[in-house]
Amino acid sequence: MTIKEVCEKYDITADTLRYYERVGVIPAVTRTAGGIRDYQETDIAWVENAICFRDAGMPVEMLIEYVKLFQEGDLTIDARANLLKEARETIVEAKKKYDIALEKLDYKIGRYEIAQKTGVLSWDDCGEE
Amino acid sequence: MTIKEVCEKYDITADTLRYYERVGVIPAVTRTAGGIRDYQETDIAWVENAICFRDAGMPVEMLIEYVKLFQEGDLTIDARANLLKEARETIVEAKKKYDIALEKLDYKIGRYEIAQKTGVLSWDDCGEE
DNA sequence: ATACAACTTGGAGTTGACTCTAAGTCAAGA
DNA sequence: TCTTGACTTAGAGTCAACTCCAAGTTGTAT
Repeated sequence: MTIKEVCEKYDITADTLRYYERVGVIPAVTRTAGGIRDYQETDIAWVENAICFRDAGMPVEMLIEYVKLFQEGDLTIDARANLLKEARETIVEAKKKYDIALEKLDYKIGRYEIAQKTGVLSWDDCGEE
Repeated sequence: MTIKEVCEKYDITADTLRYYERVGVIPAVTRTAGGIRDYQETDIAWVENAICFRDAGMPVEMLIEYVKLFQEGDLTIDARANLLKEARETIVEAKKKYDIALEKLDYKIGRYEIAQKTGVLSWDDCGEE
């Protein structure tokens, strides 16, 4: 699979894919004899993981660390497991913050909808509006 | 309330609070005769909202837009309501991505736990490990 | 009254994560 | 073979969101 096909499949730029490889967010991608990237299933699985974890707010630095440990082999199993658990906690915490914001938003949106229906345009909302 | 007290209350730096005010993420804060910030309940409510929505990944630009509309008065009620609904959708979408990442993580963590218990250190995981 | 810490401002610098540029190489069609 | 477009690299540039700095002011404790 060419870099272009991978871009299109995951809606990501070629520059980003090259960047991920360069800094180590994914391991070195398979190349043709001429040196052109030819993504195999494994390469694509790494790309998919990288995108998934970046979308969940994991820093590039953490993905690089995971790949580094992975490449060091079986002795890093514990370190990798810990990294994943840490990542899990980070995401769970972030999700909680998203829920708090959603609650606030739903409250505000409710207020606005009443205002729009009744034509009453002022109210008190956390002492702010 | 001084800027220091607000920092401590919300675990945020004074620089960030000043930055938020400068760029318009929050409206101008109440000042003492000498020009020193003296946060009132309303100011604090705005700070709290700003932190909450930033924590949920809303861009500073969107918060600035909301404050701008708010200051323009009642004619912007519809625009503000739309902004909030758009924000809501963005957060709901982001949360979905977090859930996908969590699923992947839980799967991997499960694999690692089995590996650690059984001592079997290699396996196939999405063709990657 | 005099230190001295905490505040003020405008503006420059940093960080993370890309994104773009220049100069060159590879590969498929005429 | 030649052109044309997609690929390659190293390295510079951009953007959002802070974060820091210098120079000056305020306010409290001796």
